[in-house]
Amino acid sequence: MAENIIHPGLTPALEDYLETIYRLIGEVGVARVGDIAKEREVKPGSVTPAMKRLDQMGLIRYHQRDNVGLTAAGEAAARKVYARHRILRRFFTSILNLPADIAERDACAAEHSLSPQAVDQMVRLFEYMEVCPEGREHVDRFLSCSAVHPGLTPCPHECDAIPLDLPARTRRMSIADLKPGQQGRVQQVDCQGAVRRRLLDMGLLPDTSITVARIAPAGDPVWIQLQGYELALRMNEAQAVAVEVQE
Amino acid sequence: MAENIIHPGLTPALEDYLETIYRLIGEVGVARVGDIAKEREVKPGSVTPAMKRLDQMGLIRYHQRDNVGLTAAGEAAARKVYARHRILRRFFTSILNLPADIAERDACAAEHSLSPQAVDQMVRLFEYMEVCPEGREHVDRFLSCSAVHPGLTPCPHECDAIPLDLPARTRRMSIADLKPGQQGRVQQVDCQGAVRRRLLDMGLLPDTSITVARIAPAGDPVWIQLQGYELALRMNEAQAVAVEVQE
DNA sequence: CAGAGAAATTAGACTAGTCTAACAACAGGA
DNA sequence: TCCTGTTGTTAGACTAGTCTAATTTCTCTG
Repeated sequence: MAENIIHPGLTPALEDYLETIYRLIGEVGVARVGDIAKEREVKPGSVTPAMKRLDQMGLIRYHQRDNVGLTAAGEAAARKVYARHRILRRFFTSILNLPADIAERDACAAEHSLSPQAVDQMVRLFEYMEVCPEGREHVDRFLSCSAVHPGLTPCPHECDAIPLDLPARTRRMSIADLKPGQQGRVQQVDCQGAVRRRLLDMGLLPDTSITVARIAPAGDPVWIQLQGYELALRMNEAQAVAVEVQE
Repeated sequence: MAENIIHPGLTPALEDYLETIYRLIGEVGVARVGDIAKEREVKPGSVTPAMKRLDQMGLIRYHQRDNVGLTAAGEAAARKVYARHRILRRFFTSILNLPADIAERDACAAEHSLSPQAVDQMVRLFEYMEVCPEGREHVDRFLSCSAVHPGLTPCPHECDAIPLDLPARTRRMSIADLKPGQQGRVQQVDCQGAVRRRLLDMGLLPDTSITVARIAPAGDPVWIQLQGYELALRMNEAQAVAVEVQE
């Protein structure tokens, strides 16, 4: 079993309890069993045994029917978890532009496993945005790029969103333009809603290699080879996947 | 209990089994119990019951002592998990610039909980890098910015890394420059190695609000207020935390 | 200062996931 | 055809985490 990043012996559930206690003490002043239960959306009966274990590990001070207090070690561990939580939430909201509730849920789930190296680099990314005059602008350019975000007005940065440095014949090709046996590398999935979701779920992500296996007489469907599996694409789906032809 | 994003009833462990089977079939051609066990680093005795459950859920075809095969539903579910895995791994390697092994571990852990919305936006980020002439360049600027990555030669982009649009008196202040009672917003943690790790673990991340509580006569340590807790910083630590003064 | 209500704890049950170790099935060689 | 080694299955044990429902403890009000 892989050892915990934050503190030896901690499980994700215990980290959650610790973080909840940390926030309750910081925001409300005290952490009571009932509040912890409410916060974590579990029954009070589930909290008590967790408190006993955290107490045994020396992370909290717990006495029957009394408020829960953090030890120095517990405070440090909780801060580490909460730091991960906040950095992830900020990444999801301010770089990926997700709504607050989704960002919160995703951060909650990922906070238990993020390596210190990833934390460090994410922090650098935000530092870059704070400290370099270009940083925030770069992210805004991504978020306002009409080539990848449908519904926005055309790119205000005089960028026609076609990689100009690529040879002309590799530009704006889609899977529908490939012949059987030809191989391509996905650049963009240029569609929205259910179709986009479906294509992404299938694994058609940028930088994925695919090969056209065969094409139905009418041109629909197109069978492609992906990660050793064969997949059928409707014409409109094949046309939506922009590829760069390989070899 | 929150319902699974990929397929109803799936647990993270079952998703891992499914993904392993998917990759084995795609890469080796067959999925056998022993290989699945080796891949997932569990004992064969743990695999059999998992196979029974996946079979009952209609995701795999499993008969005693026979190779495991994916059903259509299982293939689709596995592809979704694996797509999350790949997009996360690519994010960790090509944007956060983490080493391959760490990126792989982080991706493995996060793949089970990433929302479809986050997947979608991460894909857009890579599309932006593929499709917009500026995309890749922006990421490279971040990765080569000497202001946030120590050890690099000075920023090649004629950027002095000081936010020029901020009023002069808020620039390049550190916690050490604040007086008791003054509030600041963290912009950068400008140090390396153990000191940086310690400060990040403490929760001193960009965009965090802190207040100086009191300062020892000699100026070391400085006590700050953070998320309702008081924290002591050594002089060198306080000097490393660049802040923007508030109110 | 007694009793009611709120809060916390306990006990017992259940699920998921893992392990170990004994056992069963099968395939290939002698 | 039998024997042997590899592979897979089973049973039983254990941990972590949750629930429900009964019980205990505390607090505050009348």
